[in-house]
Amino acid sequence: MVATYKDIRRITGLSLATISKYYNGGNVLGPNRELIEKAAAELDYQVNNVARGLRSRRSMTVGVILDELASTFNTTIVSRIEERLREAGYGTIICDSRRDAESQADVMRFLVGKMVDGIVVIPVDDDTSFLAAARDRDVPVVAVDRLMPGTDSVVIDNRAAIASAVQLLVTAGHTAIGLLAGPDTTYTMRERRAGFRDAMQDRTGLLPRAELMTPEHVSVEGGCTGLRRLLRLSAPPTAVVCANYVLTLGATIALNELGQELRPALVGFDNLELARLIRPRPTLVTQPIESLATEAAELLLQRLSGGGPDDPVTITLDTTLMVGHESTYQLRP
Amino acid sequence: MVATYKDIRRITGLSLATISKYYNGGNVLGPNRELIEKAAAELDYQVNNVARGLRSRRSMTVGVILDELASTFNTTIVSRIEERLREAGYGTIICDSRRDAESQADVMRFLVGKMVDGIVVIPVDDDTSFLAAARDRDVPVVAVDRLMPGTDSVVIDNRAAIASAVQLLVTAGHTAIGLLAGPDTTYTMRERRAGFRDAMQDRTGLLPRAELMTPEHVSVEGGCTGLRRLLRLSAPPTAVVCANYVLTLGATIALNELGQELRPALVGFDNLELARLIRPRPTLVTQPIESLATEAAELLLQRLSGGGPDDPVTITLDTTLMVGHESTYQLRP
DNA sequence: CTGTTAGCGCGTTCAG
DNA sequence: CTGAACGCGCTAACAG
Repeated sequence: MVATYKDIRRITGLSLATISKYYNGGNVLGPNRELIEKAAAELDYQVNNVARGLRSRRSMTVGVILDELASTFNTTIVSRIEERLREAGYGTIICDSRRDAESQADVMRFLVGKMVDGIVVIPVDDDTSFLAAARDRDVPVVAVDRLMPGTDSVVIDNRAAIASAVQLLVTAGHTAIGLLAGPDTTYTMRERRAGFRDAMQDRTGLLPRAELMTPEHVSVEGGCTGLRRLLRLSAPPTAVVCANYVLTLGATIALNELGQELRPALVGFDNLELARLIRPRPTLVTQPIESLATEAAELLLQRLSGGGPDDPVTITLDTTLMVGHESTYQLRP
Repeated sequence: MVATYKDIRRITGLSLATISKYYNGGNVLGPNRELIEKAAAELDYQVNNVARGLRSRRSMTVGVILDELASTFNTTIVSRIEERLREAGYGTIICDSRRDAESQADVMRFLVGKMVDGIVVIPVDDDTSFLAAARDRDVPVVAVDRLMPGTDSVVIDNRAAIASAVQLLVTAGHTAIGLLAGPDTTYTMRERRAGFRDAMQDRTGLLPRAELMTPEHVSVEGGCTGLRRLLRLSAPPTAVVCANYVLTLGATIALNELGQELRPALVGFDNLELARLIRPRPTLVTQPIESLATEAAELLLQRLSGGGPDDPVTITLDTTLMVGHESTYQLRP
């Protein structure tokens, strides 16, 4: 059996209230402190966080909901958030929504039911209805990598990110550029596609043909098939921009399997490890992943302490274009 | 404010016990059921799992402790475990120990404090002391990819796995083969190194020189530096076996950065995505990741229902050698 | 089948 | 500074 206040009362003769005060930073007389400490050591006592949470309505834990676990981008963010929150005394519960809206809602209810004090989420799509469970109980939510209306969000400047890729390619002589991006169901993808259109219009004076920016499933497979599709067009692009990490991975795999003929220039997204693995070195739009995480953690901590502005905050961070080997983005003669 | 049994009692006039029974699958009269359902919908009632867990001593959640979040191997395992446990009605809490024994112990206490009903762990090393927190409260633990004495474990046949790699290389004509593996502090690495020694002895009649199997830090960086070190030896190996996924990744990156001269044959571990990304196609020892996860989940579910053998169980699964392109393992003339 | 009573382990009044 | 009493939201015995 596991020890409780009662056991340490039995040993020390003190009342439950005094013991509780000891464990909650209240003033307790020196001798009594020692008594409690000795008894606790003897019993190997551990406060019961469940009971404590039930009573105090603070569990000192936060939840993190990811749309996908198997993504370096996501796991890096979680790691950093968890680190920062732990410093502040919070435990972290990680949950995977598997890019499924229903299980995202399940997980949200699960976390709220566990009385987490706050939630960080990388949402599946733009549908905000799953946030209701949190809002009902006044659990603060911070969204990362998606703009959720009415919710604190930390995002990157998606339009500028894509524009920087387009600029590089146009400067290198490309005019027919394809975009591998997901459907417009998420803010992020919508912004990236819009950014692509705008940048192409700005730089080339023309809007890209629709067939050059067809939506793909956001997955490695989607990146593969998308790239293949682009290359099979009657007027294939000479360069392709990938709007996301997994799409980049898929496109790179496809290139790899296709061989060198008609190989288009490629600008990808994220993942520096990939950059080291591939030769020649690819060009990548890199997000400030650590900062995304840190800003999200700080924002949540602010909310947890009841601070921050009254209105929802949106923090926008800038990306960097890591230019790779010339041969990967130059127009072939 | 959030609704409780009391609120629905106020509306329905029923007693708390009846309401409780309704929510716990007991027999409740038809009309009363409807009354409760209507009130619950009106109040948007959600059962409070914290209170429920405090009372019933079952939280219907299990914890998963990973030694590292940013590993495809690990995330695949978690995903599958979570899927299976969800089917059985359990929620899953994922925690990252960051390959740090202390934070592994912290996380274990955190989970036990959350009253999880069971735990799956990919431990940091062979030190089992962190399991005490779980054992104290009779929380069943299943270890994956490590053999924990006194604990249910699901592992692969590490010796056979490495032996299959050695056999391929020796058959291809190699005699000087290096091993990139972590220190002997974990069962897994110890077994793989021992398997390497034994297989080399069997196949070549000689024990490999110590400098060919120096321990490396288990990380991408470790794989990089390890491979470089091997190639700088006065008598460098003509082939290298990588005993783990991240080491494989690191070694591949190093090869990539070193260029083609003196390039050794390489046999890696895991990760099929890597295989698709690299050209020519590499040779890999692949673990039955899905099965590892499924077996672990089933074992835990058995324990959660009080079943299973009295003694700790060890389940051992076999690996497969996925042979890549000839040029990657043949001895160069 | 339903209601009453008694807690789970802890935090918080309020007297003293 | 300490102790008694009460309640967080729910489940588990019993009666009825």
